[in-house]
Amino acid sequence: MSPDEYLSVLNPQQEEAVVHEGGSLLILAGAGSGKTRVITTKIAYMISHLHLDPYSILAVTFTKKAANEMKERAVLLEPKSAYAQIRTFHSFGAYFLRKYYMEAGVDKNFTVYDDDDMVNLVSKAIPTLPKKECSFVAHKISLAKDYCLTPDSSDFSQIGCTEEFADQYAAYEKRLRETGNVDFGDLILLPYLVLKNSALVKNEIHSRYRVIMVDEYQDSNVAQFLLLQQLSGVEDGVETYVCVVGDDDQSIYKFRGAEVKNILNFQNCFPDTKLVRLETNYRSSSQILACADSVVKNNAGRLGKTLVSARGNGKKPVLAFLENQDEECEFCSQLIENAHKKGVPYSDWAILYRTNAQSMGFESVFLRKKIPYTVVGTLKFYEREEVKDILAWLSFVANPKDEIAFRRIVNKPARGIGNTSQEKIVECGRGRSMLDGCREIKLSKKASEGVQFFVSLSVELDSMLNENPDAESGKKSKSKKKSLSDFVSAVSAKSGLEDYHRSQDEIAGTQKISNLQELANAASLYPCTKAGLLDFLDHIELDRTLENESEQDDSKDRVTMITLHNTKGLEFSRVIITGMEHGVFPREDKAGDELEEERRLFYVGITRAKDELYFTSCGMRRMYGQTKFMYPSPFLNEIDSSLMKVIGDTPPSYEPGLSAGEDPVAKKWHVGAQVYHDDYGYGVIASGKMNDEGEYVISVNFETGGTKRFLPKYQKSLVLEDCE
DNA sequence: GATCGTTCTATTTTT
DNA sequence: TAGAACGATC
Repeated sequence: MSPDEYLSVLNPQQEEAVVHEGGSLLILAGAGSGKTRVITTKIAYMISHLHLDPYSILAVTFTKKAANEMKERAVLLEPKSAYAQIRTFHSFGAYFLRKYYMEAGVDKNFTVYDDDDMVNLVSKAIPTLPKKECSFVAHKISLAKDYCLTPDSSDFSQIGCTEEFADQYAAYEKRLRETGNVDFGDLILLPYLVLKNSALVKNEIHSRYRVIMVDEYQDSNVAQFLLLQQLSGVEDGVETYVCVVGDDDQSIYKFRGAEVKNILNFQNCFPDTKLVRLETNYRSSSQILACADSVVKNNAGRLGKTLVSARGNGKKPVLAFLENQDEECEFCSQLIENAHKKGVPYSDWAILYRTNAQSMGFESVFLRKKIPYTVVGTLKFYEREEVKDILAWLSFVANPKDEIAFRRIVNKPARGIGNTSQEKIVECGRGRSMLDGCREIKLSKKASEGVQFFVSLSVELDSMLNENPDAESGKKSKSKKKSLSDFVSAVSAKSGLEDYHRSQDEIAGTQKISNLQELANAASLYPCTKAGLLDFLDHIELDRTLENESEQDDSKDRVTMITLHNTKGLEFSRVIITGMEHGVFPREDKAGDELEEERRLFYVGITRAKDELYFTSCGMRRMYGQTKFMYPSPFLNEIDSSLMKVIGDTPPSYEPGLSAGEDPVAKKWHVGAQVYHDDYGYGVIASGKMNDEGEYVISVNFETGGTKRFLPKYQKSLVLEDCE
């Protein structure tokens, strides 16, 4: 497309955003308003019309997928866009840290610890801490990093932590620095600190990046905001052009540290900000948008915008009240089957739910009815045991200071190196190299034999990467040139992990071996060198979504089953939002800010639909082995009934605020009453009160000695005894 | 270090 | 209910 062509397809607001120059720019882009088009066109425009050096443009997104799409589309418009930095926030951080590893105090060959690794490291850094609390602390540490809090920060109250957390955090951090590695939070936090502390680096960055763009800005966290501030030099009076794009109504990652305030306050932090609203929606019909609007307008503290559909009236959304889950699955499968008979492809459909567990019911029905489907986001390839084992080897070869990787592989398969031996080695080699620890420490005969094998294997594998094929004299046949996949295969074979997992496959009928082959395949694009290995690891660590390819492409026409969170950025012709029940969506414990976030999640779900939208709500649902009566989601009440076609009997609404005195349930199950329970026997009601949801909760002291709490409203196994 | 039984606990998760 | 995770035992 020629520059004038790609400008001519824009609407006035889009064009205004694209050609804007000068101060900063905040683009409030409603769902389906052509946001990506605007960003990519803007990149192309700056290069071709404003003659900006593509090298000086940095555009960051949150997902690899979004980054790839952005890059591809920008290159189509302007080939020179290929030289711009278009990447995820975290991959930019990794790139930055590889360049300034000295300043950041990390190893040149660092790898990235994931959440599991963090938990392991916490448990090693604080040996007295019980396992359960390790994951709690690890989670808090990553949250702390999202909020840009370091161990010496004075106040952890904003992440709900007390004094003792600072020590735990400090212990973890010390241990992490000894490995030379980083965690995800560091990919943002460390670049921020480097920029803050080094005028030299700062100058280098400021003179390079003249334009910085951030996509999905509503989901940026505090650390990312501060990093953006440093990168742009806005505080130092550097005139970097900053353009952020986002939609405050679609902020759904508060629980991970995302801060809506970033977008709400942008205009205060970046001077001379121009605000452009993109309010023309090219995705959904107006009846769908009417639902979306009537929901989201119940939220306070929005910048506010009204979407106008460019696609006409369309079909009225349908709300179906169903008796139970089975009916819900049946209803969905029939909708899809009937449409399929009329020629609607399966891939037009998406089934949305709040929690992953809800996919199960749909899966079994779809399996039985032979409706092809794909579940998005479950069992990630890189989280599988066998894959993690090999990755641990790869990370360890890259960086032998990595104690977590070391512990994972040193005794798998068993080589007689038990916990005590491992402890000794790590203690000895910490901060240097686990291999030094292996060589220097004295162990039992069995253990030292195992260690010897491990060390020589590490050395051998390491040397595979150091071979320089070009330096070899004589023949330079290209077919002989090794790729990293040879290295990965060698790791599986020589470590004994291949045999180990093959026997597991035979026992459990799993796919571990083919997963390992898949992993080796994925490495084939990289050279068999240290640099190639690091590249590969970065690619993997920073893109955990990559699925087993073979699973994906045997059939393209499939129904999508997906959590509401995972739908961000996607669109489907026909969308069914399931489980619209109080306690399921929104979840039970949500109130205030969190309830607003749930509402935004609902808004995101609705605005995924292009042509048809359905809601399903069940009167009963099996949860935790019990069948519970359900009330319709309060969100449904926010949509005027004239905006939907209702199927089935409307059940009574949920009524919060009944106090215990007025509640007939509470009168019946009064304190002091005798009860009998199928499993626990006779007991007396010791106390009764309303919980936050306005449900009456009793606690019962049983003759057998135990105390249990119940919701009598739902209780089937508990009966009142006559007191006579 | 493998296996079996008991106990506990149930979100969302771009990187 | 189901699955993971832990602890006791061989």
